[in-house]
Amino acid sequence: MADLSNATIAAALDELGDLYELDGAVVHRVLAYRNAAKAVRDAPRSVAALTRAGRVTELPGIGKTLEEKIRVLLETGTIPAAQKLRAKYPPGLLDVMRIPGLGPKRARRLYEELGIDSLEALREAAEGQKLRTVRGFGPKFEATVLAAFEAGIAERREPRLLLHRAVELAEAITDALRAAAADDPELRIEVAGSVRRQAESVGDIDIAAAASDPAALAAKLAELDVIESAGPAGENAARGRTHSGVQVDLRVVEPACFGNLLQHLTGSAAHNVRLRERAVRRGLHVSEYGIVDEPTGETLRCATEEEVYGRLGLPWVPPELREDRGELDEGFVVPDLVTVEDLRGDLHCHTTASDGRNTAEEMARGALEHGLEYVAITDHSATHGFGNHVTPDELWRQIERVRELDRRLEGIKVLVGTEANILTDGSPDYDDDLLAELDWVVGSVHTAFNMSRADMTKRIVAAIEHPWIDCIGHLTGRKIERRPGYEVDVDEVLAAAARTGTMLEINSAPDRRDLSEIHARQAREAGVLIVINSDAHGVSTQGVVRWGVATARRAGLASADVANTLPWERFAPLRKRARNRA
DNA sequence: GCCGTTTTCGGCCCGACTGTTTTCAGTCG
Repeated sequence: MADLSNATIAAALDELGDLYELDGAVVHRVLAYRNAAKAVRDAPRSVAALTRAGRVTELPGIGKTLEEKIRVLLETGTIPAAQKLRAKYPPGLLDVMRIPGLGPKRARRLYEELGIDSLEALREAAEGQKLRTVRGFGPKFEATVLAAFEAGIAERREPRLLLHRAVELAEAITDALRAAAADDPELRIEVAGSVRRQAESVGDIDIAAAASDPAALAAKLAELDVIESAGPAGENAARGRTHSGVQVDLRVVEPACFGNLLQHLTGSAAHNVRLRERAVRRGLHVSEYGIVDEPTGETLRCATEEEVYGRLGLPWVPPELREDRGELDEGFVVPDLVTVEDLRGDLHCHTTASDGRNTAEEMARGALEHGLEYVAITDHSATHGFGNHVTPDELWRQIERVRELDRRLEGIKVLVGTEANILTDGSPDYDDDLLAELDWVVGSVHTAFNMSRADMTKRIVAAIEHPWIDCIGHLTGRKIERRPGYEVDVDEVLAAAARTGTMLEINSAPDRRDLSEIHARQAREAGVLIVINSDAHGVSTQGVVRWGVATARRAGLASADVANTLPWERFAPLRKRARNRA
């Protein structure tokens, strides 16, 4: 049985769902495939391994039929039902469905009546005014199709925004809105949606607001400097676009139901669906306007989210956890999630000795200003290349320099370390006597990403078993929205890390956040020691740990689950080198 | 296709908008 990644299996199930949808299957069946794909994607275990063990139906939303489909996919590399449907519907039809207003039903109708099987065919039919000959389609629709092509929707998919950029924009907008309506004592404005949930990337910015005159506040969106253009989107709502092209949705209600709106707009969609299903079983109907009690027909309006969850018999759920990953299950205990303030150390940063912008002293002082008690200087190693490598001789000198700095600086412990490259055979690129002299070593993969899954796993496990590698940096090498991580058997890596006491970092760079939230949760459950590191290349980016913390919170990690929330005296003996010396 | 404070069948969140239509299906978030 081939070892397909969870992402690959999930993509296959999503595709099959799309094909069934085109084929006119009842919506709930299509939804079942989407749910299954999500369950696979979110699974904190290798789904291939689970399937081999006959345990894949333990995942929510995967029953006998889907188990069989996944099994066949693993054995043969394809799902027969999908092959059959692919033959029936041209691949271009799925592209056609990207046009706004064209869902599965209407796309299929155009295919059957006009033979439209690609974006190009759709464009020609719109230009030739053929679309209006089909029942249910008219001139206005032809115009929106042409406008979509004009806007370039066919050529490029809208890139999703990394969270740090989205937060910056969202805060600029909410600040400007608050200033514009400062005279309203009832005013409440909060960022909602995936930005509030601190997701890895976001598609648009959702803002929830309450005001004494909702329509007036909604109209103000268009007047903000950060907004290029905006217009009304229904009653008491506005949709606009920033100058950078990001869509912004603002909805305003009366203060009495601000809690309902904020809960609704924060999502996720999957969380809200689960929440509402739960509510229905209690005879309650939840929407952004309130909670309707079915027997009495009365509507409970909630000014706060706490009231919304409370009326449903639930504790308030932190936004980062609202992904339908068990947070609404009976008996779920909301963890006391780790915060930026809990961090006491940073175990990964760079200086001018390699490719950083500040000296070790500046980085140490910066760490002190961020309230840290210890910081490890971990410049790139001997084989880094780019002219930024640190030769062994230079690292010996660096040891002296940093030790001197540590003696001199008050209030912070400065450790000397390295971010050593993990060579293709799994060995680090310094000699053991040098590595042994350091206080801390991060081992990272920076080269040869295209190795087979088996070889990459062997490589990283070998590094984990090395006595002087304390921690593995950015485990998968992924760049969010740019490239997937390299293929590696995470289950096996985690088992090795737990066995050897090797720590894994959550790298906080906003385009990395690696461990991912899924892997971080998995690592915690495997008993792996986790640290949250900045990987800062200058004092100006030492604050990026907030993104690493965001990932940890989405993984459900409490302060006690993160090793560098400990004071140095308790962290130091946890290092593998300390255990090896003991 | 899944699943069970409606358990092995019959349900499966909620509301708004759009364009086309004579009352609403499909799409979207």
